[in-house]
Amino acid sequence: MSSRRVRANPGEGGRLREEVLLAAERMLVEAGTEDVLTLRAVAERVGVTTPSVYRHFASKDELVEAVCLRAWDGLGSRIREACARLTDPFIALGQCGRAYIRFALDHPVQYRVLMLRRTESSPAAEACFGYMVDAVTACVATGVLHGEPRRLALSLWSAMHGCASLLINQPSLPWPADLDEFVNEVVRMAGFGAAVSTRLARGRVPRSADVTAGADTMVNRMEGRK
Amino acid sequence: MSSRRVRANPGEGGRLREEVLLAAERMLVEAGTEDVLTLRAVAERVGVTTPSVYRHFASKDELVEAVCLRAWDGLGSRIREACARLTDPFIALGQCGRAYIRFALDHPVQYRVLMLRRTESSPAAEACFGYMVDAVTACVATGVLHGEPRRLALSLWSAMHGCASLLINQPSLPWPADLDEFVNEVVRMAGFGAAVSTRLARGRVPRSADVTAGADTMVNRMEGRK
DNA sequence: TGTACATCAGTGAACGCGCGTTCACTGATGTAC
DNA sequence: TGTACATCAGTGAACGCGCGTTCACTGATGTAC
Repeated sequence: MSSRRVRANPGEGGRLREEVLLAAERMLVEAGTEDVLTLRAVAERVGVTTPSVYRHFASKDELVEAVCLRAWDGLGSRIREACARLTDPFIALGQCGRAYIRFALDHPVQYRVLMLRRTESSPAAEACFGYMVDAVTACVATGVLHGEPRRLALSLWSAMHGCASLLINQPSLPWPADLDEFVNEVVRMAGFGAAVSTRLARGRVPRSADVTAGADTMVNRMEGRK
Repeated sequence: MSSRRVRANPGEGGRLREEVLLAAERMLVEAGTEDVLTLRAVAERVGVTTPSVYRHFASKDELVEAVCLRAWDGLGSRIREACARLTDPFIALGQCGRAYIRFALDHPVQYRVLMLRRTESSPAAEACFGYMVDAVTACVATGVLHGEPRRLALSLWSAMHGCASLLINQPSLPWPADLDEFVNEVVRMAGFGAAVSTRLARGRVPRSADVTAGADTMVNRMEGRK
């Protein structure tokens, strides 16, 4: 097609690698599914023959993983931005959760490929987990949450991940129109739930009446109504 | 291989259908991945030629979906059993969540195929959602939760689904040894979180100190310590 | 300044595989007369 | 009771496809002399 492609000089072979990653990423976003990522299609999009890709990626899987992992570059800075100038760790935890879900929704295909397939060891998941642990650790330090941060992080992360996963894969569910507010609700649910349940004796599940009274009291207190 | 197979008489063609489903289900469970499900492999396992499968399933996709949907037959009765003789809707909600996650962990491949792929319309997801809505509706009726049940169900379900999803697909994460107790924690987190956050003014996120004081009060109250 | 050479990014053609799917068929069975 | 026939569960062989991958190659470039 566009035979305008100029061959890279010796030493700058990395250029094609970059072009391949970029093309594959665009294809992913346009198609909304990873099924379009065949070596042939990617190579054609770049304007190069199929075997050329092998000079830069050992296999198709390596290419796909590299493409999807690119999105993760943005996660860390997003979370950092969301929490910048926040001194309250509980509020920061909430912002972290929101940023996480929005990140997933902004990169649905990459999120599906890296987080919703079985992997024995996933750098993407480890990165996500790490951010969660950091945010939780700060909350444990100030006493708003109790317990082992890693364990807590897995609980809280479950809520964020589940929300993102359902939104991405089950669009036919009756999702609220005000998605932002819904995401907020999920994040708040997880945060308050963690605050309460980590203070509760192990395995204890109070009756409805006690939960009702307790929650009323907690909300009154939090909203300053005594 | 085993040429003992007796051909079904006219009228009882449904027998092979059943055998195919059973064989495919076993292969799924044994392999732990849906990749082993090829028409050839399934047919061979049953002791039949490949085209025979087409007499009972229009396509491979239809077969796979039918196989995985079989697991869902058990979900409803599991949840019903878990909540039997429970009059307290909040406790029942928790039991429902537990049963849900355990169901997912007992059928990891089926759960992955039906819940962790993108689908425009998924009977499996609708069933899960329905159970959640029922459990939540009862809680709203007694006032332990406030708000629109479907919306609430999506939040709570996110936590359960995320927990199941991470456990199934990311086994390399540092999961607690006492998985049962961890699942309990996730369920309690979601439940208490929902009780609290549905009472809170929209968008409100209190500061750490208020959350700490509020949660302490709520737990004291719930545990009867006044 | 000119020439031989090494480098290496990218090519062209093909391999081989396993897959889903199709199609004309076979042959055991129950049934109608 | 015996025979012709319709039914239909399952067969055998093959098609065609698109895929990931391999391999010997080409030819423009920068460099050494």
